[in-house]
Amino acid sequence: MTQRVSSQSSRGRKAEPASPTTAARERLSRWIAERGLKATRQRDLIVDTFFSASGHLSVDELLAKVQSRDENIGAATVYRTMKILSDAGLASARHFDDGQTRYEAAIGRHHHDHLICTSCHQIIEFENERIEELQDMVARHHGFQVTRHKLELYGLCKACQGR
Amino acid sequence: MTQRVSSQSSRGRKAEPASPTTAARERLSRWIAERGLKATRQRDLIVDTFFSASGHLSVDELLAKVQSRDENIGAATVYRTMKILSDAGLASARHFDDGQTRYEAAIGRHHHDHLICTSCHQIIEFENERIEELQDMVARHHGFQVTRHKLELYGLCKACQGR
DNA sequence: CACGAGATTGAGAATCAATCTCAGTTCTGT
DNA sequence: ACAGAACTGAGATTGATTCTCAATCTCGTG
Repeated sequence: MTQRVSSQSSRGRKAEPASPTTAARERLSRWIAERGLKATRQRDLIVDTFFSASGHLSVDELLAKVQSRDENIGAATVYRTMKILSDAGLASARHFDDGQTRYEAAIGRHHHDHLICTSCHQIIEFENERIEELQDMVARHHGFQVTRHKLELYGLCKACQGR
Repeated sequence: MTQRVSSQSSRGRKAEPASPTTAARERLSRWIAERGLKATRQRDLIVDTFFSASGHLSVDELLAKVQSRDENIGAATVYRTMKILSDAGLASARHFDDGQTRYEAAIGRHHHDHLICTSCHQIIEFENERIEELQDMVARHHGFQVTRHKLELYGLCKACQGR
């Protein structure tokens, strides 16, 4: 797949409130129905919690939030559910250098990269069309057919530089 | 087991053309001496094995090579030694998406990024000054002070595209 | 060259994140 | 309501890496 970002990502949408959470849930139930999976209470709770949170959540963090709503939900279920969300394209897994998988919502979002503060762990997202183009160029030059890439800049954010 | 490495080695050595291995070993012994660490037979063997190999070695792969020379060397020692090499700036750790830390020699090497074939696992290195500049620009724009970055392009190499 | 304080080592235990197993539970279409 | 398949939680398991600790080694000093 190429990355010819030529237009904005949002398609013509009707006048619906369509909160991201709602949209995601609809897409998820379709995805689930399509492959004979089943809708469950815990799945709904996890998905709901995930989409109403923001940022890049680790499974641990998400599990904590989820358990504050239903203490009986196990870690395995959160792992399983996030894997489904990821497969369905509704969340994307990120592996930063802290050894944990983090997920971020991916509904109608454009590709982007990250700036990560090694001190306060803040994560800033950015997009740079020019860099993407150069990457494609490099890949082509080596006869590579790139399917995905990862660009992470680690350092100190403005606030943490003063120390 | 005891080590009776009485004689042998480092006596009448010929005028070697400062192989990277040699250079690395010199730098390492300085680093080690500087902080009160000690030189050991296993460390030497591991370092030697690492630098005479090429590419991006996982600890497992390195351990195998090392043990084929001395079956008594344990994994922990390889992990510890590679950490030292890394701290000394003689090797750099890379975390690709296969869950293992891989090390590559870093003696007098310029920064570079990677193209990784998800099929045959070949790893190609590349440098692109323009991309680096753009990254700096992005970081500056966000007030970030970048200390290191990671750019990895995953996909199929030319050879793997056919199949 | 012998000493000895302190660094190192190997093996197995301990961590950590993530996955798997399995018996009991819950969905869903009919 | 029913059956069969999917799901769940808890605990076991895996895989990578680190830690612990007793035995061993290094290296500067006398």
